[in-house]
Amino acid sequence: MTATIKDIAKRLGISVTAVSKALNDKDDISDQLKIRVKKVAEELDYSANTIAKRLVTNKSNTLGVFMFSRVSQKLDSFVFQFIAGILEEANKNDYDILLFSTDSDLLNEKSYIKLCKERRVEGAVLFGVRLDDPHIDELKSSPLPISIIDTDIEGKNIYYVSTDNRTGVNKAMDYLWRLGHRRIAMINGHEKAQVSKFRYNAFRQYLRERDSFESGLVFPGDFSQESGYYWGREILKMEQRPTAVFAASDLMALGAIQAFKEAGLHLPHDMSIIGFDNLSSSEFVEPGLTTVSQDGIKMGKEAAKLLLDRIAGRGSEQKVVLQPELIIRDSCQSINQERG
Amino acid sequence: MTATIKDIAKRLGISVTAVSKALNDKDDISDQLKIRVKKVAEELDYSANTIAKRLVTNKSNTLGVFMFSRVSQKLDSFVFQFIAGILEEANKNDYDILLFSTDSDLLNEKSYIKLCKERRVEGAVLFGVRLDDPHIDELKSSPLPISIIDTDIEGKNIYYVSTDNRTGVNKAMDYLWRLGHRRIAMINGHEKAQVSKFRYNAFRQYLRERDSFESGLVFPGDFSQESGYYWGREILKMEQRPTAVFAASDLMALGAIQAFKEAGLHLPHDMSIIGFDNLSSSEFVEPGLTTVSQDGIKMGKEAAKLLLDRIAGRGSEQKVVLQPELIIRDSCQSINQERG
DNA sequence: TTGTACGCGTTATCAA
DNA sequence: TTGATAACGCGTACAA
Repeated sequence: MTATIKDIAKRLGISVTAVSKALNDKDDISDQLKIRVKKVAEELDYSANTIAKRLVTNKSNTLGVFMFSRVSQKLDSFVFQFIAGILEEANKNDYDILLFSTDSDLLNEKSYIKLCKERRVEGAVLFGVRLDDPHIDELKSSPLPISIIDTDIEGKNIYYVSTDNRTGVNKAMDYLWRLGHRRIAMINGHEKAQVSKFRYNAFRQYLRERDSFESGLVFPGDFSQESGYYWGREILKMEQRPTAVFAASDLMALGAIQAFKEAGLHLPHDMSIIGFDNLSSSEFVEPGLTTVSQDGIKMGKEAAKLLLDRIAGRGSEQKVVLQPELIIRDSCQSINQERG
Repeated sequence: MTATIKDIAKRLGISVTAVSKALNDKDDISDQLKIRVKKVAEELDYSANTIAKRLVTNKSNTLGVFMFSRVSQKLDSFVFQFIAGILEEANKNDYDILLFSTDSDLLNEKSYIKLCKERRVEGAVLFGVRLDDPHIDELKSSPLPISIIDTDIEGKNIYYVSTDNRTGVNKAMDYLWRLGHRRIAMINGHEKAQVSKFRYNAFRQYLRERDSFESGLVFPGDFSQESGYYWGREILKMEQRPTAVFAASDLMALGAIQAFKEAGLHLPHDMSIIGFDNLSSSEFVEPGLTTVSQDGIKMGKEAAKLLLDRIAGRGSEQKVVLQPELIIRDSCQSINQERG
């Protein structure tokens, strides 16, 4: 259909080798020939066949990215920031991004690795990996470099990018603690997410060190708005309510706020609440949600960078942990303060 | 590195042809051989080389998707719903998705078309195309089937998916009109977006038919929260304020709400406001934002479907226009109503 | 500086 | 039912 280097060669009466070299600006070919070749290429509307190129060079220049549908349900979720970051970094380095979702039937039969291998992808980025994922063992021994966001798995070729969850939790807790809160509840993410464990451990340790940990104040959410709403209502039923709630995701914080408002609570006077993620919705909810902010785009970039460095043989870290920031808005109040 | 059909052939002492046929379950090969071949393939950890396959079959099984960085700035924007929809539809049909961003330097030299051609992509989905995009003429005459979301460009191989903007605007306006609003302002998106024109035209026509159009009440925003905020403040300065504001995006509505609240207005009593998109933030802002909802995932799916049908030679529509829905929350009030 | 010859891994054609 | 051979479009030793 479209012109090949053969066509160009024929047209000029030269060899395909010369054409190939000219097109790739090799230095063992005359500038004159280069010009002539490029001119004809233009005339013929020649377009290099990446597929052939990749076959012969045995290099796909491609990174795979897996997007889990269950995590994309709530669409203003973080995943898209990851993708934007990965994409930017990859394209900048002349790499293609092959995007896969895992709700298609594909992944039921084929593992990520298999999908990647068949396409000769040079590296892959995963996120939303659950601790009970059946492919984890396969990942650990992957010959392919893989960046996993937010799940720290040991493996020779496994790279890890995350936010420092402990620091994030500590910042949130310090803030609440200084405001005078002692009975602080936690609505955690689901237990199949490693970050849930990290955040819970940090939460518990923080309060234990201050003799204030109560296991009865920890509730098993699942990151979703609905679970935040549910546990918000449950908290309202308690005889001895906590004075503050730390939610392991903004979505849950938002759900809890909804429950509290419905019940007629005045926020933040009647309840302080703090989230995790800094979704854009946190800015609009009333009161503005104080939250631990993660830089999703940066995380995506780092995940790609780790892979790209490794592929290029540049030495690089195996783990990158970014520092979170506490975004203070209006959802928390000093415990003895009058209603504003 | 990894095993090829040659290795399998050698191991079994048969031809590569037989191996290829066996692996692809062709019916001119014995079941016995198939079993033996597959067993060895497993042993050798064989993985088909998609690249070679694509070269010889001259079929890439790939769709390109272009994500414009300028639109991804606000990350809970719509684009991601598009992507999720496209991805699901494509993967379901055994197609790969190649994702490109346009903030890399890539697109400065190379057009979408060129990028697509080189990779032998079979079709592409674009969104965020501006009316002044320098590549539009190239698009019109594209030999490659292209689905464009929200920008209707004529071309033999151009497909179009959008939401019925006129109906959306009419639904919003009907709602405001029935609430008694007559002086209705519009904060529009930027003029390089075709939907801005469509929404403006519908808005103007609606009011003209009722002898209520005032060009002085139309403000040129750019879809962003900031521009909504800016025009919200400007509206406050007016001697004769409108009683309602129709914003061409939720982000702008959210920005305007922010401005109104800062000025001490009580919403919706002092000002009714209605948006467009139904971002998740609209649910959390107070008062809940009444808005025209678009189904981004469906739009993405349709865009992919159009391409896939065309590629497969199945006859299909060239344009798909989805119906929007009015999501009524609490940001609008009857004009003479007491404060609730 | 240019060209010849081969190979990348696979499918397809045709003959055995 | 199986196999030999060519071909897809390109890059690269190596020779000229």
